[in-house]
Amino acid sequence: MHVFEVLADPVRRRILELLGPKEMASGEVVEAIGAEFGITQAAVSQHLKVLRESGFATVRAEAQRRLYSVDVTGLQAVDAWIGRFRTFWEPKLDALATEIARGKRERRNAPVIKRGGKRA
Amino acid sequence: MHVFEVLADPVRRRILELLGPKEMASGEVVEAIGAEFGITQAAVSQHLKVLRESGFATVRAEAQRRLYSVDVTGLQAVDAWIGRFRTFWEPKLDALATEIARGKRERRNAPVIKRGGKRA
DNA sequence: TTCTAATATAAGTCAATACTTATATAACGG
DNA sequence: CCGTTATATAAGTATTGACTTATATTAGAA
Repeated sequence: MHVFEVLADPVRRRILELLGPKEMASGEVVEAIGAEFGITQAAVSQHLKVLRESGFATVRAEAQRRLYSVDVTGLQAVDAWIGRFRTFWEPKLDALATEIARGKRERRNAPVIKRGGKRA
Repeated sequence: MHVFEVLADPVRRRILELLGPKEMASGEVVEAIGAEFGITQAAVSQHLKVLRESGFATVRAEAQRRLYSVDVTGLQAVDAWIGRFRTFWEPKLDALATEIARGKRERRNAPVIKRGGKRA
């Protein structure tokens, strides 16, 4: 399944958002998604399978538990495709470095603002 | 329709790739896509409608012709969603500026390589 | 007005996807 | 081995998205 097809599903996108911050057990995903979308354990498990098989998630076993985490492969593929259009709204790399340098210069030269006045 | 749902279709992705470099007339898109995917004018037009209505393409009339170009709104929404995961594989902004500066320094200090030797 | 060119929309069809229920598989403890 | 926990997979169903053919709409010229 193609990466954008994977992400077309709101449940799968949500799963990735949940996995982003930290690894989760299948059962935990089932609980969270079940609560949010009202779908069964089997449905969630099928979504996890799609994510696994398409390079969006990795799984490791811990006894009966299956722990899932984000795999960046699929996400990078999406990023790469979007990358061709990014110049439409992003500055060039050199311009970016200049902007960063300017930011540093301005912070270094900024006048010290004294705190004062009456309390509101 | 959600942005990822829009991009789930390979025809619509291809249309955007074609529109990226420059504006095209509906008929031109129909020809190119028809040749590549073997689908009808009506099908292509329906895809263009989806792109228009979801913030991925804009259209202007020129007599009977309809000229299409990329609208970055939808693309930026995709980029924003992926953005939350980008730290997984991208260096921080400061590190990026350092890298750029290092690149410049190394190019400035690089030894001059003389051309020489026999022709092959 | 009619005709032509260009393209959008309407209506119908069918295959695939996301869901469900049922059950198989993986793992552990007594 | 049996029973329990945890989760993956199988099989069936209904909805919807992408397709088609047909036709409506937009625009211009004679």
